Amino acid sequence: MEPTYNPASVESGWYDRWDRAGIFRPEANPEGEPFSIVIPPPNVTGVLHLGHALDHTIQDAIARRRRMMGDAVLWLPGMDHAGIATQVVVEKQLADEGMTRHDLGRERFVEQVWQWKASSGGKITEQMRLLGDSVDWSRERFTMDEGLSAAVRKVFVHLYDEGIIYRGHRIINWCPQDHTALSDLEVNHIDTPGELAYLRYPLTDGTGHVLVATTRVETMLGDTAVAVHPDDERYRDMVGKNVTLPIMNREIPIVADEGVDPGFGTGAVKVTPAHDPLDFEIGNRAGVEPIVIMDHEGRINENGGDFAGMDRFDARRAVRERLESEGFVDHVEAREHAVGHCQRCDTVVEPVLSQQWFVEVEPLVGPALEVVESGQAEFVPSGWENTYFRWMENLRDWCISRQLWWGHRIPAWYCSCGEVVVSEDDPAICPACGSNDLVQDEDVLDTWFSSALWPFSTLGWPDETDDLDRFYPTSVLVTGYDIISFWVARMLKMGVHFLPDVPFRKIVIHGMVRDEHHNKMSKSRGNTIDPLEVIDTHGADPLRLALLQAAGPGQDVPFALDWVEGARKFGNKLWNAVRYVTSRTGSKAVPAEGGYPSDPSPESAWILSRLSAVSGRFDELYEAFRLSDAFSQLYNFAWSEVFDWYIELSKALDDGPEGEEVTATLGVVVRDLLKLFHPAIPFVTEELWGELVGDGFIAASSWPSVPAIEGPLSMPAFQDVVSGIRQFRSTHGLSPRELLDVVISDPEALVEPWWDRQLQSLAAARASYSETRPPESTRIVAGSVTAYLPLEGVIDLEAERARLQKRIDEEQVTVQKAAAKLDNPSYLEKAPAAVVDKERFKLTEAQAILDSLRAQLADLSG
RNA sequence: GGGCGCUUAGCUCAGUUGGGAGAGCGCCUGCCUUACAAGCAGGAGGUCGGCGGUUCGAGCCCGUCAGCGCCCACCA
Repeated sequence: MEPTYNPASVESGWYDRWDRAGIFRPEANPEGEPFSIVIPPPNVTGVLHLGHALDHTIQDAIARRRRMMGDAVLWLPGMDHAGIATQVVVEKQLADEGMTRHDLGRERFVEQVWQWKASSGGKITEQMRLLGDSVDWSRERFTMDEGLSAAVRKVFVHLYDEGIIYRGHRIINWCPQDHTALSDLEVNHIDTPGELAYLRYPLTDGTGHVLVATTRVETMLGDTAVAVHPDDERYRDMVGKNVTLPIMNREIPIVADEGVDPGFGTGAVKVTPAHDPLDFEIGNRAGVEPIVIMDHEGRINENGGDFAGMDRFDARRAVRERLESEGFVDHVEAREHAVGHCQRCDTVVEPVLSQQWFVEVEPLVGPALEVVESGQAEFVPSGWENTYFRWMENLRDWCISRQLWWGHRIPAWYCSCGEVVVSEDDPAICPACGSNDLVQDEDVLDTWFSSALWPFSTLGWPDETDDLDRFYPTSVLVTGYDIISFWVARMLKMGVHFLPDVPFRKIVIHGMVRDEHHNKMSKSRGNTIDPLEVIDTHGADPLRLALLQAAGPGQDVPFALDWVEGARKFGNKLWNAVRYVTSRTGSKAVPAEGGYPSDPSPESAWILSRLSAVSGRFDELYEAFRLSDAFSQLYNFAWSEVFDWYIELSKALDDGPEGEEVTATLGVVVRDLLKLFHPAIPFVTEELWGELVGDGFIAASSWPSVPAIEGPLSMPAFQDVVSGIRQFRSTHGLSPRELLDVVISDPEALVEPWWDRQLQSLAAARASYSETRPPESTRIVAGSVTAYLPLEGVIDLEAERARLQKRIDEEQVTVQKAAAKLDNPSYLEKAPAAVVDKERFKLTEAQAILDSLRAQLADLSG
């Protein structure tokens, strides 16, 4: 073995070997319980970023452990066609050639996108192999696959037949950059400084004017009414009158409507039904015709009079200037308000009246809420439930049509007779009039529509496949909180609506990867970390371990290269532990499982008792998906107990009669550590397994089950004595090698024979036993055990007095606290007996230590 | 406007039936002790955001104030 761990060379070969051996397929454990995870499908345009690395590492860590536990694990990979994102990529290519998609036409454009996908899409799948994702590639899916597309059509038609999907004229969010409608969720509201302009609309009868306020002045070109609250006394007499719309010189009515908030602004609202959701409703109730004043590019259209052709923001200024010059602006005040931006391109979206397809969410919400309330699907951590409930409670209908070419085309056909045919199969003739002149809807579906079906469409639905039968509901969904509403909620709605059970039992939510100070990673901040570069320079295993350690459940993940560096050092530590072990056991000599000693040395009994406790706690934390805590705990155990203590303890034994046992046990303990760590750092543990065990793959080995063993009671005291001696040495600058003669006083006969060899080995101390303090000595106190150290050669008595004084101060605090408690009658009366007993013991022990140390200090001073 | 979360060592965080303040990184000191200097040993550093309450006992429960962050939202 190389003396140091080299991630790059370790990680080069294993993935292909695992893959070829078929161990990532559920068929590898044919008798096992099914355990399934569907991957949140990355965009086909995507490359691996840290968010994926985190998401995938968590899933892989879960999947690999279940596999070792014997489950038939399916982790199903796949990709999302990512409508807008992908279309934009190909459109850019065309633009480089001076073309637009319209030059190609729909069919050839879509063909070109498929070609792009084949040649340069899906890079991320190769990158997933670098990360070590143990997915079943034989079951890889794509949202535009034939099968998944069939599922999409089936769902669409079914929901249409149920009346849940409908087509209608509504105010939707229009992105003038991407030229498509967006759902509400795809719009980010950003508080933006703006102006609230108060406009005078003169009453047509010349009796005065109404004051209305607006932040989007240009929309006045499309005003068709002014609305006030029916109970608003100020305007009671005006309702029913008309105002003359400035600039346009259109007579529009003043109407009363409950939707108006009399407390806001002037209490009178200009109504632009074609460009505002509330106005649309008011306009409908008032029976006024909406006037669309903007085109798809966000320019004022022919309905905007003199302003036709002007960009909307230019128009805002121009209209205001005209209104000012004509005396219609009363005043303007600065005001911050939320402006909707396109989630993809950050363009300000325009609310506009349009005919689109919608999913009515109301009928789907109830059942999807109920399965979470009843615990059939459970959020981890549970706090996200509330977020989910709130989101679900006030949802507006989901606009699902997109004016794109790349995606699932809406399975609706229009006949010249007016008939609308919605059908899974392309209809040949119109069922109403028999005409064969049917035209399919030009639009495609929101990408999230097909994603919503992912947990069952990938398993073969609507066919009744074996996979669907076996792996649905999936066991766990792992995803970030940022897409709970986009994806998780919709999968629950669709899953519960179309299948008899929930899409997943557990929903494990993680946070977003941030930099070490919790700042968002962004190119403009220059704080982004590219996981591919990290894998290249530090290795995939260190990246994975660092992510797992940093990722508290449901919380954002502060991340820095230092973390990865630390994880790499741990890899080196493990590497050298195995190197040390195999130098004793020989290579490939440790059994793949079992091998726990029936008659362990005290040192081995101790580490086995610890391993048993730690692995038990590890499993508990894992089952609660507290992976960060699980691995942090394991990491500390491995380093500070196995490596720093047990390996050192074992050195004193391996030449003696217990040598065979301790060597074997050390091998077994390190082997179990490799297994426990394998889900986090699969490559290096696989490599080390080859050295240590050499039997099959660790990835296909069994999960450790450590027998519960009692360790020696005196171990904590022993460790205290060793540390005390080391501290004494350090304080006085004594050589670590120089042998010290210690006299141990052990009134309670706690000390066992093995102390001798270990004190010699770990503290270079030769022990003898006596209850009386030798002259010219100082002392280390560990509970009832006192170790007297010779003061010979210790020149700096002042330092020794300081050392003692510090210990005295510490112990005094303990004594005072305990004494104060025990002096308190109500404490004695009300606290549980066990707590009081513990406190009494603590006081007695601390008092003895204190007395001993004080006596020592007095000796030194005297 | 509504909701949620956070505040513990210099930094990032753990601390889940209320009963001895912890980890990693960073920092200081000493060691190349033949698994590992990518290491070992020792050490410094905290009135657990402020105030009040419940309790024998509060980092933990309740109230309140302050600061920070996130999400949702059709007040024009």
